[in-house]
Amino acid sequence: MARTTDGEGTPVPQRLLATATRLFAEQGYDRTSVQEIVEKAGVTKGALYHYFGSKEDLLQEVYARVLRVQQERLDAFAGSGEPIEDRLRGAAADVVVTTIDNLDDAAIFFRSMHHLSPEKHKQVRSERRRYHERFRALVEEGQRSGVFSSATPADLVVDYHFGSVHHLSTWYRPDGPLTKQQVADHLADLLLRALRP
Amino acid sequence: MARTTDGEGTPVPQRLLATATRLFAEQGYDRTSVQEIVEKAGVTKGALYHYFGSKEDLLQEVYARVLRVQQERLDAFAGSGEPIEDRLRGAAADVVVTTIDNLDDAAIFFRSMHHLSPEKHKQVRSERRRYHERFRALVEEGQRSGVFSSATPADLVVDYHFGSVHHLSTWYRPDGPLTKQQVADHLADLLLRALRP
Amino acid sequence: MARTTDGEGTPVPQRLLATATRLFAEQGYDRTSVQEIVEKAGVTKGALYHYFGSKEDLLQEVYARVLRVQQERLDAFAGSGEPIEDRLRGAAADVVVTTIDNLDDAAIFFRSMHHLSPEKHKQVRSERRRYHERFRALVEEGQRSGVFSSATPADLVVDYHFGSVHHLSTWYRPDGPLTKQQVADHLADLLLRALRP
Amino acid sequence: MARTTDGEGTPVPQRLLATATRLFAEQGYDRTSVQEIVEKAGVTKGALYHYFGSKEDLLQEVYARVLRVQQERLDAFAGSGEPIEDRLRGAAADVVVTTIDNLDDAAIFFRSMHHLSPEKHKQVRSERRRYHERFRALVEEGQRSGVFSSATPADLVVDYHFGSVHHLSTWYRPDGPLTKQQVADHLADLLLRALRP
DNA sequence: TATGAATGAGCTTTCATTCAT
DNA sequence: TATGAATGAAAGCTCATTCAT
Repeated sequence: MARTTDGEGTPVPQRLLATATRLFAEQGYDRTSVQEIVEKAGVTKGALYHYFGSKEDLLQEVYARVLRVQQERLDAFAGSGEPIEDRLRGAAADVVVTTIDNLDDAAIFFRSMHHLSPEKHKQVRSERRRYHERFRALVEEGQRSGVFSSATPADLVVDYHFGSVHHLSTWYRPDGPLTKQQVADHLADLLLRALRP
Repeated sequence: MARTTDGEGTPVPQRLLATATRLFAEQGYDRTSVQEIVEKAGVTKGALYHYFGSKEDLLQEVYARVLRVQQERLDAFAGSGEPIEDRLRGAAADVVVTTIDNLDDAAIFFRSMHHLSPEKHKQVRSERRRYHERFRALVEEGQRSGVFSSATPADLVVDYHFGSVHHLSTWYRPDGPLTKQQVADHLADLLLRALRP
Repeated sequence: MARTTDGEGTPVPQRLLATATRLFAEQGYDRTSVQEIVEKAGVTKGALYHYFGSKEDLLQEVYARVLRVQQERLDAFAGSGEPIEDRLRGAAADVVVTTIDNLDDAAIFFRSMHHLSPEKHKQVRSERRRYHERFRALVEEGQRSGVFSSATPADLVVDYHFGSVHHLSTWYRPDGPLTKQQVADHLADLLLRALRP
Repeated sequence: MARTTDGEGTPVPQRLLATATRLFAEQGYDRTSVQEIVEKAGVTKGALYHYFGSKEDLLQEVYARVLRVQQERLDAFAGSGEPIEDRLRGAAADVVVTTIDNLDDAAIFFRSMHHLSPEKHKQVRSERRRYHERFRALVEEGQRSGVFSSATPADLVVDYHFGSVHHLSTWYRPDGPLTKQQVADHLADLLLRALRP
């Protein structure tokens, strides 16, 4: 009996995660009650606590998903055999597109990280740092080979770019004048232009 | 006897505002209880509600202060008679220094805005937009006169830069390798380099 | 094991309602704290809010119960085939007995109605008006058929009687010289005597 | 310098009492805050506490005023040399008119009495009883002389009438179909008719 | 696998009153 | 006479979590 009525086709855990993600993004983690999540997901509190140990676990799942996807995509771009300029441009644009595709995740990511318990917080930050370092490695590679200017420390360059990515959830609107691909190309272009020797 | 006995000489409202700012930045607005604020400020709850109508009013005061300062500083830079390149560079670096000088305010600004009631939220966003537009006008002026490249819409350029400013509270540490002035110069430089024709 | 361990065998919601009714009658709605209700009922605040949406909901429940009972009893008397004089006397005496049987409810009814939110207040008043109109119809029937004097508008007659019913909770004491049935007979008698042509 | 601007001509204590009376009647004693009273009266809290020892004192003043007036008026009617029938009818009608003239006082009187401290409550009740007894004496005088029926104990008769007086604030509207004098005559008439032998 | 009653600590806010000036 | 800052207790309500079934 494969049901599709009322979103009940999706398994309970996924449904909970999707609902929680949306609500966390819309209202913030603290403003979203467990009661609200289960009501909107059409299940009961007992069910939620059957699948997730706590409200915080839901939040961490969101992070885990985001981190996994971003790491994989960056690895793909960084590992291609193309010239460094193309690899950096590709990665820089891709993280914009992916972020726009998951604006909710992004909003949560940058706004609610401090709601995690210290240990989980530390773990997420360390994974995030790994991602950041791999990105920085691309910049440094270009600087060493003289393709990029070395006027600015690579660290700062990366933070400059990720600042703008972080900022997307604040201003990007799907019905705005630019498609996500256009935004991505523009932002990647700004990065590359700033790095011209 | 010009000072009250308990702890500080600073007047109660200021003391409350300073304490609240620090706590909001450290723990987030929702995670900070009124009880905690008054305890750390060394007053009672009644005193807080004597001066501020609600917890939210404290948050709004933080915003009002930040917006006022930033608007004034930008006006000073934009209105100087210098060449457009210098005016934009000056303003871009100054907002970085000012932000670092008030990292707590900045952290609150970008993380807690959505905790304001809809009407106050709207008001802050509209003041913020005015600031953004004045900044954009500088970029457009340079683009029109050919000093800056027109490859990227001015809007996007401004969001790119403010993304990095916004991001500062995430990574900047006073005891890091770079002084705030060095960071400011680097970030302004990245902006100007990206705008080279 | 058909009973819970703590104190009473009665289900929690009923226990809460009974306790609240008694306290509201004794001290008034505003003077009765939720804390006091749950303590006297032997449950926790969380339990109360599990069953009732708010303190006001408890009050409305009291009203709903009273209105239902009174309406039913009046219908029974009004619908009997007896002469109008007997029907009015029966109803007039019965409302006195019922009121004395539930003096707490009555005290709350007339003293705390204005504590309800406007919409609930309106709803209770409209149900109350229906009851009042059915009673008035009895008086009018007797006036039309000449059994009762028409010197006084039926409306006023009804208010005159219900004023005394309302007043019962102020002076009636179970250990006083008159039984509730005697009081009821006397008050009904006064009404009928006043209506003699 | 006799001011009349802005209601400031009236002395502060009177202004406070009038404002408090209105607010107590409209919202109930507990729902009316001292802050609200002083704001609406155009003075400060310090001023209120200069003239009145506490919020409760304001309430007691309302009672004192009502009791004094009613007692005086009843004495006047009872002491006239007229036939008992006319004296009772006069007093019964007069209490209705006076009550309608001060509906706010009446509403407070019957609704907020239990907000007084036990000792003040007791004092008010005892004064109220004196009033009640003087009224009852009129009924008994008529019963002894055979002008009124003795079918109903005089006590009950008095409660019957005062129940309707008490009830006035619930239903009487100045813009209704009957003038206060008409209502008073009708209610006195009902009482006298019920007492016909 | 799921329910939902119940907990208990914590939240923001209100308020009558006091007191130095 | 009057001010208004400050107090401190108590109010109504929310919520993540547990647990017997």
